[in-house]
Amino acid sequence: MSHTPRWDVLTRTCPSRTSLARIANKWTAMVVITLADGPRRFGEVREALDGISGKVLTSTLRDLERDGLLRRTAHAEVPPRVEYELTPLGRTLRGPLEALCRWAEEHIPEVLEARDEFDAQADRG
Amino acid sequence: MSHTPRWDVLTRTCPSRTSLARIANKWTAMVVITLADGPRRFGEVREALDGISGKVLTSTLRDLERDGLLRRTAHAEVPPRVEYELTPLGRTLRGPLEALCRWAEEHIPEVLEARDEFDAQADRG
DNA sequence: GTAATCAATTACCTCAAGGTAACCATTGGA
DNA sequence: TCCAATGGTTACCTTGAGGTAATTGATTAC
Repeated sequence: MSHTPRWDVLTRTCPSRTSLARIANKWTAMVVITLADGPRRFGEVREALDGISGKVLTSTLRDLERDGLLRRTAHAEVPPRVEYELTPLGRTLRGPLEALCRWAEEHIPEVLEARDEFDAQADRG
Repeated sequence: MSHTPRWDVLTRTCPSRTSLARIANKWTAMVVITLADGPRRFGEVREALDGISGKVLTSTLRDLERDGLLRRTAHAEVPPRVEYELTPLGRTLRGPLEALCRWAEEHIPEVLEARDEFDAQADRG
């Protein structure tokens, strides 16, 4: 039996659209591939995501935690040690998001070339 | 032979990171799944992407065209007829982006539940 | 005593994303 | 004569994303 989709990202008010906005996001993708191999500390993630500010990383991680994609573990130590790891739900995102990152890396030559060509056309116009 | 990656989305200045930001994007995902089945007119896309404004759709489509992911064909008719279709390069994105959209639709129950639980915890704190 | 450590949090600022609404050009038809 | 239709563009405004820098708190090493 085929399923009548209860959820449709193309519908403005569908919750899945908000969810899509969260996962179709560069920071989300970068966090997920960084945590793909296992738990990482806050500082390790910040270092991996070269250039992200502490504030943005904090809110990105909290959003992902809220949606059940990762688990935050704060150890009662001084100085504090906080670890983040993907939940089973978050792990199901590894495939699609790693594919996106790989796509970005592998197709850069075509993209750059298309961009040059487009800009050249625009200059002539 | 294994390849030394020339491009790395995790590096701040790498062009692939800009490219990732473009494809890991809700509008991009929605445009790609809308054009997955063949060319569509501007108005058809706007209708499919329930709620998008003309201005945002125009700039989204132009960005994708610039990166070589879709082709824009303006027919010399009145009133104007403009068609958009994925290029071969753009078609290689269908897999990953359709996967993301499907993920958003299929995992909404878990996400919503996780969100409720998180917010309940926050209220107690 | 005090500097360093780590993971935040907060206030403040800037800049880009995105929405609304008006406008354009062209032609067929009422 | 004037409106409808199409795919924009533009000006203007609001909202949100994201950056910087200062601060917190307990402990250890100096």
